[in-house]
Amino acid sequence: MELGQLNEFKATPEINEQLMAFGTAKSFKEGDVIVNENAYTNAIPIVTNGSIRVMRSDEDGREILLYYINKGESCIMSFLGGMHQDTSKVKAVAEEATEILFIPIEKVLYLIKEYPQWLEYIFRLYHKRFEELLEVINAVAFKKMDERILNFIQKKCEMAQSKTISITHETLSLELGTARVVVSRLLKQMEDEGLVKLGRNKITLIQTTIVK
Amino acid sequence: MELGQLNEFKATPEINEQLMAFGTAKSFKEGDVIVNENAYTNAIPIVTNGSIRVMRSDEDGREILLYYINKGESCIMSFLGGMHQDTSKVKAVAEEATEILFIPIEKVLYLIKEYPQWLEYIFRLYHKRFEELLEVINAVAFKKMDERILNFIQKKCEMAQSKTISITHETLSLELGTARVVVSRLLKQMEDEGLVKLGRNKITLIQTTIVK
DNA sequence: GATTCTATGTAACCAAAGTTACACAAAGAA
DNA sequence: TTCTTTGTGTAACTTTGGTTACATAGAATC
Repeated sequence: MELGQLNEFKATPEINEQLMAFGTAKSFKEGDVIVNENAYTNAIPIVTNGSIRVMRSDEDGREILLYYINKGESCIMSFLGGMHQDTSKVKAVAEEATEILFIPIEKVLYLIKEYPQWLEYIFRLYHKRFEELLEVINAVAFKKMDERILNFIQKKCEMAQSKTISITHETLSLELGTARVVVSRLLKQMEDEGLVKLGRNKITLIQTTIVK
Repeated sequence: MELGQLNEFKATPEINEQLMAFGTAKSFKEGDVIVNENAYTNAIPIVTNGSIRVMRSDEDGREILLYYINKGESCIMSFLGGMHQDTSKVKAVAEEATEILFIPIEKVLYLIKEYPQWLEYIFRLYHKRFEELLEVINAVAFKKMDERILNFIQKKCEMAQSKTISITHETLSLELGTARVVVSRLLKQMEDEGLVKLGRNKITLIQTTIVK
């Protein structure tokens, strides 16, 4: 288990050491639901390995992807949700096999007091999440479906460091909060335009630059 | 100038006193743009009087309302944006005559260290903003325009403590990120259904319960 | 009161995306 | 192999909301 990536947020080895001492580690399999309604009242979770997909779910069961929590990052929402005891309406699912370190809130507050860098780390995360939520709002409010699909694929490709991703139209539609037929229709259209190449359970990016 | 409402967030009179001492007050008229791109690099703004409207603006000039910052609250976004020096793409405009107290970041960090309640206050605000952004995402992603319009009117009525609000269809459409005609059309429809009563520059809520 | 803004009402049309329904093809299981 | 499940392609249709264009009505100014 490594916390190296925390260094990106200027956490010192000393802090990491304390986190490891204070925290309780827990493992999740791909697809495991980590937060559904309001869990983890007294701890802040840090992803030490793997990644988590965070979604907003509507009353009628529809969902939309908000952001991913990657290695070295924390799930701010469930922290805040827990802290103020209301139903968070955010759902977090393990994207892959994932290790999470749960730090009790008192310890977090102690760390904040002792190490300003730790507070800095938290603020940076907040900032990142805010920006990501704003991106989602922007996409949903102003972008058309084809552009959103393309963006999603590009993001996935970046994450996977590859031009090809394995995903079904069904899954894609769920993440974007639309219907499978819509995705299939637009993807086919994009294939005709030479933007992507389609296969069963497979999408290959051909042109990275978005043609407007 | 009063900071009473801060008490809602458990800030003690002692903290308030210090804030007043540390901060620089500034006044804004209705419609004044407070943040456009990335301003206020070294201060956290607290609304001591009036209220601010925060919007996300698209590249093509379209906008959508995110939330209001009321008396006693702080503009978290511009704080974070300033802290990490990137263009925040959030626009803040004074809804009415507004007084803002700018607290230098060092002082904020000092207060956090000295008074845990202050950190609690900030976390509460973050939480609130997150929830509000999630509400926007939910609305834009899953709700139909008529429902969004009704929600907007209800929120406004609550704020104004009245069943009638003064707003033009034009303004309403801009806040919701749609076109005026669409708003007029749907409002008329809602009037026919007996949900609202329309006048020039005036909308009156008739039925508070949403009929589905 | 006449003129000029500003706000609203409405119609006709179009594009995007949601819906339903079904065919077919690839992959896996029996 | 055959059967079944899973994933994709496509057509036809509907709904929602964006667009354009214009009429009219209330307010404000002259």
